[in-house]
Amino acid sequence: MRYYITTAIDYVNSRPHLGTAYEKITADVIARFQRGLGHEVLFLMGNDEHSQKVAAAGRKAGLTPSAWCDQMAEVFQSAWRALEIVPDDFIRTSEPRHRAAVQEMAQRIRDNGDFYEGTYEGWYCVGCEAFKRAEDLQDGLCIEHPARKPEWLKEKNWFFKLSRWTEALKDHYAAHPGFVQPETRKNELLALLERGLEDISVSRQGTDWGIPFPFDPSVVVYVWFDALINYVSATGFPGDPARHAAWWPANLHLIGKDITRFHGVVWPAMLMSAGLPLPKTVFGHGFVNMSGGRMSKDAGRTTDPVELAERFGAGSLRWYVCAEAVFGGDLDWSEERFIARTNTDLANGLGNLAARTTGMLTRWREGRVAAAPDSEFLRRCDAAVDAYCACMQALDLKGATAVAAAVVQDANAHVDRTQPFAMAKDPARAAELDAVLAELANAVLIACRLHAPFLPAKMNELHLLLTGSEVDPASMIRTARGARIPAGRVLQKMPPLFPRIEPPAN
RNA sequence: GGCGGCGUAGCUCAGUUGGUUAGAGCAGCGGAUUCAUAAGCCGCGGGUCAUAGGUUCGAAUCCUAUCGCCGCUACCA
Repeated sequence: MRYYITTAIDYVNSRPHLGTAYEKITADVIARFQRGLGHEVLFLMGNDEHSQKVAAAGRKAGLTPSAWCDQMAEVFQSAWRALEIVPDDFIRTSEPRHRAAVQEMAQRIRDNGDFYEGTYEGWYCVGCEAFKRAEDLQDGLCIEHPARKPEWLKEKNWFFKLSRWTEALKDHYAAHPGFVQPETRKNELLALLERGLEDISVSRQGTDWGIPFPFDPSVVVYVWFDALINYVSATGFPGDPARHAAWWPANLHLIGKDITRFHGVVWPAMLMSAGLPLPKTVFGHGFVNMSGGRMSKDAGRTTDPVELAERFGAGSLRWYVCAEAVFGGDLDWSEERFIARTNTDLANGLGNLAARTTGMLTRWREGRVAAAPDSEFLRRCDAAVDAYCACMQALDLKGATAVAAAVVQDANAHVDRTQPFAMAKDPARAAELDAVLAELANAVLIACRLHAPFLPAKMNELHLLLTGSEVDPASMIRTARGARIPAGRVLQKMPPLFPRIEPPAN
């Protein structure tokens, strides 16, 4: 089975902040989970490079657009590496493979009669890269970019007959209830479809930083028609039909809730017009808020995820953003909450469990792990794997972290229930002690597997200490149920996996 | 303005198609314990379920109105 997951591609006009990273982290978690089931996964990320804003940022830095983009591609990719985000492919819209796909799509849509020529005139905001309606301007200025005066443009434009696809889209939504998630985002788009769709302009003239239309090289493809197509470009469309057929349609487009319209309406209409099947699911995640507002450069509210990863570890940051809020809703960034979450779940929970378990083993058993008993307790741990998978399949990341944490909690409670330290004092209870310690060590192993998509490097380290081998990314989840440490393996007492973070005193 | 959603314990939120004494996590308080990163475990929540009405044998859960907050209302990743 194959699983193709994509994230939105990013404009390269500034460094990525935590809000940008949030989407990539969650996508990486989902991709690792799917790989862990044994599925063949294509996890795609990328940069959106064709934009006047990008070209302007390059000019400002004294670089050509393409040199600027090269530089920024490294900035982005090193940030993703620091966060343990590892896509299988990273596409840049200035690549030839993307140009080929865009031109092929454009030609197909043209051949299907869905493009027509017209003129568009109106106020154009370079900041937004969009025409603005007069009623949306305030004192003649764009609300979001008051520093830049909108320009009155009148230009020849190609239009896409989006309106023609209204009914087909409604039908698709009706036949595929999970097409757009979460529900609230779907309802917004259904309301839009109910009102009826208008045709949209899809070309811009007066710039050569972009992809020209194959049937009209005097204009370039407008941002959405350019950017969205990256999802099929990366599958090898149109040059490698076999590879394209293997990966398309995507299983999941993970995007921000603000761009569901383009992914839930414009994109599927484009695909239908070009004769390609539609993605299975479009999921609009929430924003990362901070001091009460959306994290954004414009508002001066940003947090550097790379810096956080350096201070606290990428794993803890990944765990926080997945565990702290329901996926699909907004997330609050709060250092206080982050520290509490990390200490509770990771330091005092999983880390301490690993330390106390290996501590008892080394103290009374020279580290030797006995054969795992067939016990009620371990059956509960195994059953948690199923509950966890159900959450992950439903994109309930918070639910999945809760299940993983519950295994740890159950194991910690098990120590108190069974009192191994009392057994250790009574030589007659040696077999009992062996069994309990084996139960605990194996609970740590199962918990390790369930935490692995969220904390790849840390769990790899733990897995190595526990079993002597690294996590197998291609089976870590599939074999989590029933995963056991070989009898007789000798463990060392583990150092703290997650040092407790001391909250700033005040 | 129109459409949609929300307002539940100090904080963040769960609450299935209306039905026993309204739940969880965090914080706080208390207890027993010691293997462990002074971590872990157990116990403790008298909250007008925004407000006012209504439907019903019975509503946080349905209907109406009011107040407050949020999202969408088209061509920005």
